[in-house]
Amino acid sequence: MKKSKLNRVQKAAVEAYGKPVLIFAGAGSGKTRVLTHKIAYLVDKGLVEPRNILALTFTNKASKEMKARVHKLVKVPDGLITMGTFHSVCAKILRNDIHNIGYNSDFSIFDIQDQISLLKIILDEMKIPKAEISPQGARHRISFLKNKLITPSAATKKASLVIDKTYASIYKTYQLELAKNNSVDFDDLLLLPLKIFEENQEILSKYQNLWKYILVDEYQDTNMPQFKLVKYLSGDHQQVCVVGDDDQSIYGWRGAEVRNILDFKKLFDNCEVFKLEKNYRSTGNILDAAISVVKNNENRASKKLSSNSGAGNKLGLIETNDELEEADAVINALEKEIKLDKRNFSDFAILYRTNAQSRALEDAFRRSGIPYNIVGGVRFYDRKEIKDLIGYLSLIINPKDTISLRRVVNFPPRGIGMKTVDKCAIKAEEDKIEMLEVLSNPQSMGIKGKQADSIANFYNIIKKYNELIPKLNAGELIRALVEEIGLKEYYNKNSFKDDQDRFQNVLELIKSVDEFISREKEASLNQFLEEVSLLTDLDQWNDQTNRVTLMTIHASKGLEFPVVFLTGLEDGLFPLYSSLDEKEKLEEERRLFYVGVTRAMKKVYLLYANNRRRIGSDDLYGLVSRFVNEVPEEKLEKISFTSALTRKVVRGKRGRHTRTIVKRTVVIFDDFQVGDYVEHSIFGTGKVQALSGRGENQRVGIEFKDGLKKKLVVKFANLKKVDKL
DNA sequence: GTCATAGAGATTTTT
DNA sequence: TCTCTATGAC
Repeated sequence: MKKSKLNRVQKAAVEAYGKPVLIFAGAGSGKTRVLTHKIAYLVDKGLVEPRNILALTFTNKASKEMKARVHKLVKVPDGLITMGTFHSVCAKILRNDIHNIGYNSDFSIFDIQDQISLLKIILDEMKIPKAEISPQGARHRISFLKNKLITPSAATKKASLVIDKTYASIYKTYQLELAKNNSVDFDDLLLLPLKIFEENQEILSKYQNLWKYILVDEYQDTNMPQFKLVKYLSGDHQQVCVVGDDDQSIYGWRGAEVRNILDFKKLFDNCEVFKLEKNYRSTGNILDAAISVVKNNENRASKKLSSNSGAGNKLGLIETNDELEEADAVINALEKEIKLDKRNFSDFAILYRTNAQSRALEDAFRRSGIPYNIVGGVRFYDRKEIKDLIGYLSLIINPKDTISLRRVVNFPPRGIGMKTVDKCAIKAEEDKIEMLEVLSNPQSMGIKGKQADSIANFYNIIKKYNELIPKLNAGELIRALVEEIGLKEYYNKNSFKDDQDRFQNVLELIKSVDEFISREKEASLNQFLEEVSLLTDLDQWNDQTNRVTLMTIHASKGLEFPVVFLTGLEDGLFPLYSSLDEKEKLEEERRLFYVGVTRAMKKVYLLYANNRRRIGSDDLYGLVSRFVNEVPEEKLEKISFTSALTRKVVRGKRGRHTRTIVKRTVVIFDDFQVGDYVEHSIFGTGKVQALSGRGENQRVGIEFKDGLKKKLVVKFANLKKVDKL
């Protein structure tokens, strides 16, 4: 292992052993390098056996990265060191030991959609009107209580207001129903292991003896259950090393407690603290700008982070009229960067506060023909067609999962409607049997004829595949199932393009099962479902392909790019409107800004729009973000931008509402001919291969000099005719 | 009782 | 733009 790569403090932090270690690691200060080197050091020096090391991260992507980097440093068989997210490691603990608390190891993991479906049923049964408590509101409250480690009975005791009592009883019922469904939600993944440890010292000792050294990345984002897990697992050996940066704590809304890192010294005796204050990522101007904003926060540990490279470029500041122009300005600046600095598409990240902002940007990228990846938004596994098929798989594995049962019992439509399902639920309640078992005997509910047949048929399918689990592999099973329930016919019934796309997604899911089987040695269907439920879009993001990346600032944490665009910098959007009047929320937004800026290595562009349309209402912002004003003026360079858009302001009847109609002026374009040579600002020169449409709508197919083929709309492509290639 | 269709409503960030 | 919900037809 090459220790020369480490600076003095990094080296000391890596070699600190024998007591709890806290590493404050500023943005870009080599946090991951220290963690991976520390693991390698422990193994190399023989201080800890690889199988006794546990390294926890927050995202699968971070853990994947850690695995790759550790394996570069030391030769250790794959999987010997436990490296994973809190949630996935906890899921593994539960698969082994959940039988101790009344579940069985085939439990389902409920995502937010499933939670809300369950809560809808509960609220219905408790006769609580939606206007009073919404399923979303109840979910939110329950998750909040769980993050604070408040049990249903504690919540009941604490409640003094009527509404709190209602929430407490919903919470109680919800938790009972989860158990009946042999299911856990995301919060339970962390809470149930704690429960097991508290009730069973032997099991706790088993894990304490297994994991003799524990490392935690992004410690500033741990919540109370996660802190407690670390505390329990490090038990008497106290061999624990946490790394984090309080300035990058951006998950307070999910229950993260910055206190965990700020108070680490108090909570772990005899702890040694290191501060990594040399930034190896960003230029001086970028780092200074980021720090001058975040230092306005009152609640932060003092530090003095400095850049290891020169001052570099100033931050570009671009004012635009609206979100369409903002998107154009991004493309414009990006094209210039590519031309002048010979950058690749993958050198750029376009960041924004909310997923909804991606639309305008995406349109602009599509028009310009620049390849891009959007990370986040609607997850692949959250799509209806995917959830439906996964619902079948969950039910087949865990027949107690009534949420999945309700989801798929009439999909594709087979004549089993809401009323019948309700009847089943009541019958199951009365006879104290599982809902699926009720379906085996429809006559017992007074259902006969065609309906009874179709219920029996559904029951037989689930039963059949449940018995097939040990006989077929996951890929064979899902294929047979798709065939059996006639998904292809269902989606092909209509010739709507939507339905065709949906079936394509189903095929995509089957492909990912195949891929999973070839990747994992012991690939059970159950494990596939577990992986799927813990996967996020970020984990699918592939930084190998040469594309511009579009994502939220939250999703960008831990990544770095040569050039970063921060868009939508308007007061009310970033910082978000709802955080303006609460100091703590505003400080979190400020940290988010800090995270966004420090993703950049060489160049940052800050963009804001004077008008921005929000869906549904025509809310207009207009004031530049206060965070931009907190950047010293000498670090900023104003870049003017003129777009190809024209506007017409339309006044409403009473002159109160104004709407702006935006049209794109047609930039000069020629009618092209097949065989013409053209030049594109990014792709270079090429030859026109095909044409379609006329005038304004003309599209051209071009083969560029490097063999790249592209279809472009002439109007937007900004093509120039040239004489030769 | 079930199914298809049109119109309403919704968006902060995510393991 | 997409998904949920209310409504009426079968």
